Amino acid sequence: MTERTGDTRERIKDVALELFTEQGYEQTSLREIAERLGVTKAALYYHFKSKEEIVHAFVEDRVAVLAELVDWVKTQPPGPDTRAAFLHRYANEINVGKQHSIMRFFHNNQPALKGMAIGEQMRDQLLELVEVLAGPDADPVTKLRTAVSVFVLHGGPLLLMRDPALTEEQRRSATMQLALELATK
Amino acid sequence: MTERTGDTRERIKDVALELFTEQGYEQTSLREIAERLGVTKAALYYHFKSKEEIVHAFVEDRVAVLAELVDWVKTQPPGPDTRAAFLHRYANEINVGKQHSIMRFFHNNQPALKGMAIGEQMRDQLLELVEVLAGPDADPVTKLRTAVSVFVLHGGPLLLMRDPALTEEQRRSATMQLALELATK
DNA sequence: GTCTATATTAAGATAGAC
DNA sequence: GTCTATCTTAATATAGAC
Repeated sequence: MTERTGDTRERIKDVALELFTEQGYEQTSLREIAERLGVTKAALYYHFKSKEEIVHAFVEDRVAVLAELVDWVKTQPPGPDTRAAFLHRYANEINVGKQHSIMRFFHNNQPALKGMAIGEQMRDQLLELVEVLAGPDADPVTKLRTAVSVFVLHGGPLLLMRDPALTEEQRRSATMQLALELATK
Repeated sequence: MTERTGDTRERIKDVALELFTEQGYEQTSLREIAERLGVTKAALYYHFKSKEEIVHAFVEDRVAVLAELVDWVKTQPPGPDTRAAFLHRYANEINVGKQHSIMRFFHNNQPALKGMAIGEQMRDQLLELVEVLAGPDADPVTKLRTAVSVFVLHGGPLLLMRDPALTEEQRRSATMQLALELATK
């Protein structure tokens, strides 16, 4: 058993996710990914039949996690308490492993994802999540507040980058505070 | 004097902006822009020395408008009233001409803009706008609220697309209500 | 499972005629 | 100011040896 961090397929996914997120999908060539891994492009094509399929592979991971979250919310009564509980769950979940990177990849790179079925799937899922969180009969402003409460968790810390004095923890905390405010108003 | 909607240069900018916004910068070729205009690629190169320069041309227009807005805010005392007044100004401004399209182009296409100086310029400008709106000594949550209050004006109506029953006017109104709520809390 | 070599395609960009 | 024709480059993707 060769001791490894993960099999090659997973390592390709990880490097691709990192580069696609930092530089953009179109701005990243398979050559660059291969070089980073110390293999050739042809090796990538053994594991994935196209560039798009690499995206499919890691977005799929996120879709699975989101599906569980949606199912959980459906077991709860709609309202501010459920939304608050959800945000705590979500904030924990997102800071684990690559889930946050996948979300960052997703909301950059919308144009690239437009042509991919997996992109549509994830967008629909996110809209459904907001719908079930707000409750189907909620007024438009409540639906908006709910949507923003979730999405601010992804971009919030980045928006505070102008203040170099703030620690990462302070950024996260401020973001969570605003999210809860929006979800429970 | 040939009667025209605008000179060729402006027509190129308009078509490029539309396609770059709907499909993405990388997903749109100069061939496609040229075909839409009924000219050849070479004609485009008479008016712009590169694809990137077309982007520069229309983002420049937005940068000029934003610069005026920043200057105006600087003449006002920082605080909730100024932020509310600003949002009304901003909402009017954005629904005029191509300003809204340029903002949509900007926040899709971040990866493409990363390599362009004009992209950096506009991002810095937006961060400065938020800084001066919130006041430099504002706490992190207020800064976040302020940032979100502005950016929600761009994406808000789109987030409500799940409700086909809503009119465009209702979407805009709900968005404005949330923006004001965030800015004056 | 990874390599070398290559096919294929389409993009951005230029030269020079009209 | 726009055309035809072409150059150059680099990308995705494949074939077949090892």
